[in-house]
Amino acid sequence: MYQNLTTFAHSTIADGGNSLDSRGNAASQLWYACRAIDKIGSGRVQFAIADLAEALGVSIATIRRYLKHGMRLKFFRNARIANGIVTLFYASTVQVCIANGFSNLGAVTEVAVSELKNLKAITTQAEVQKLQQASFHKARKGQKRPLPTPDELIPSSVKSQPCKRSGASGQVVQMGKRFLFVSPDFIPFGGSQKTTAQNLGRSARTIVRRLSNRNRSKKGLPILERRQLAVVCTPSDTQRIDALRLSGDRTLKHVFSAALGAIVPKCNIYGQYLELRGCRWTRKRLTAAIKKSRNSRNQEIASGGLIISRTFLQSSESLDNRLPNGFRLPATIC
DNA sequence: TTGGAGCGGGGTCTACGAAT
DNA sequence: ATTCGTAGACCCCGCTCCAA
Repeated sequence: MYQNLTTFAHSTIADGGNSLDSRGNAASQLWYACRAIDKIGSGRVQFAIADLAEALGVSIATIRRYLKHGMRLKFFRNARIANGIVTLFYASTVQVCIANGFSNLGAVTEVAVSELKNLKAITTQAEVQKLQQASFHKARKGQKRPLPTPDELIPSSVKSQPCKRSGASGQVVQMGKRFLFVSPDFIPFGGSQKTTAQNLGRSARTIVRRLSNRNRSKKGLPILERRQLAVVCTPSDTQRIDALRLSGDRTLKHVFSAALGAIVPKCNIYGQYLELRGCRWTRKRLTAAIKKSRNSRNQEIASGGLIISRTFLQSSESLDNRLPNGFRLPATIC
């Protein structure tokens, strides 16, 4: 019933990083499902709990748990269940980010309700693509000649013959099983798994697992075409590197290839499969909300709230005994 | 609602690939 | 040894499901 409905998923919210525990990660699936069902974006959805459980491929009890955790993490403002029908008021993207301490949306891509069970794998892929795209644009900036695009370098249909666009900066020298050897004038770009891990608050190993084609196959996700960029050094650079190596210098980042000379390994280049969304308006609203939140916190500190809370923290006395009647500490300090 | 079994995700460690 | 992505092994923790 709901399987084909789609919504925009954000890598930071879908994953949660250090801000959300795994329960929050699971609850975000229900939140995204609600956003998909509520096509007009009213903030209120009504659905049969059994139908949504079927769409997400989980039990009814699990949906109830998602609701409970979602309420705790402020994904939802209000929920009513009567005769198996749920009426749910869900929070906006900006509210969810503010409540859970997300300062940005990360990569945004469209996801169907039936794919929400693979939310983390999909948004991780989107995050890598976003980094690669950003790196590509940075590398292209200021170049007189165009750079070969990721799709031209990693064509999914013709694996052994990457495009060598005439007039492009740098060219593909050789396509290996793992490496994509490129000429010295090629401007390397790409998103590393390490940076992806940092952005999502996960370990690099976790990101590797999520991008692993073996794991993706198990989940029924399409295979990711990829190659690791390897920039071939010029003959003079190769000679210099060889000389340094002979002198015992071990600081150089290079490997050697008999046929191609010295090689500097770079990031992976991935085929572009997901369509990334800008969501400029939401990003703008989030930035404004964060700014507003910071200003109000500064005002609270300036008005003495912080001094009182410090006094309280340094003392074993009850707060009730130390504060005037009816006085409440600001929520941001509590 | 609770307890138990099964499963999967995540972290850490380690080895491998590519070539010499 | 060199780089960095990949992947297996192991362990721990928590989620999910089912039965009571």
